[in-house]
Amino acid sequence: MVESSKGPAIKLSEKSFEISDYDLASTLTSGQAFRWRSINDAWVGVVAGRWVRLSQRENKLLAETTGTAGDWGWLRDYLQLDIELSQVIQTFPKDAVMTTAVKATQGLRLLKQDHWECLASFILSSTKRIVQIQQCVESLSDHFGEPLPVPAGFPARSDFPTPQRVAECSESELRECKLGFRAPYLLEAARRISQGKLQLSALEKAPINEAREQLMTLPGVGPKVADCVLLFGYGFPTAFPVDVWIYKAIQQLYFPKRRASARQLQRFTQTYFGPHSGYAQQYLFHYMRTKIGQTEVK
DNA sequence: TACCAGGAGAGCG
DNA sequence: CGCTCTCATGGT
Repeated sequence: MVESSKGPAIKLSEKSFEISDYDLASTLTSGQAFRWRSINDAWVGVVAGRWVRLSQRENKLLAETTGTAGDWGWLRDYLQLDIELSQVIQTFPKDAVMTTAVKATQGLRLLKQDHWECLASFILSSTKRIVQIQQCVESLSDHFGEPLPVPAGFPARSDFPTPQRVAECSESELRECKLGFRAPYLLEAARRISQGKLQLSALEKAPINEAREQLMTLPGVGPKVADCVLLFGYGFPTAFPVDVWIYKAIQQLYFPKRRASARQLQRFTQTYFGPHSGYAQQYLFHYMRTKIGQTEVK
């Protein structure tokens, strides 16, 4: 881990945000974003091409970044500070499972991440643990991303590489970042996007089904990865990624007797959890992974 | 050491 | 379609 070079003093901007019903730590470690590290009771990451440090003191969020921060809209948007969480949770089904999951991690939020970084992160997420995904994302940034200004005393960080930069890589270069069999997927996805064959920004206003269909034309993007990107990158409220944890959760908690087919299960998730089912999914996932996942389930 | 991970794609009947 | 197999890597 290389420490940042001690050049001229780097200017820092800081701001305090009033927040409520926001669990920053759980949100940043809940497997939706992969660039956050815990350093001395704060969270250090990269947002919108900036080094950022966040710390929470009850209802205050202290944010620091390098350079001039502008109106901080980029951070407000990323952290989704304007979401009224209570209004979201109000729409969840009032069953025992959801009630328990919500109570277990009050303040868990969804982030709104950069489209490409989110897509790339989840392309290389398949059959990897969250720690390993973090390592891959960091490695890609270190090797091919733009080095960022970082305050003295903190580890060097780089921006996540653009599609253009990744498209210039060879497959073996990407494999050096421990991508394994996902390397050709990421490479081809980067090529198609940098060639303009798929415009990620254009999906912002598309209907969710069309956006999903478009994403799934990319190699390495199946239903699960597509919905992660739709949820964590685009903020589609009903995107509902079904991974092994969610599959086990739904199967055991909602279909304990009979085995639900994939088709049945999909129809269930698209109707039962309401207009913010993506949020409900995140609570279920986090609950399974942190609580039940330790012991009861396998 | 053996096992498995926030899956997807290809091959099979 | 629905099922099974493979893909690369490293942490527990």
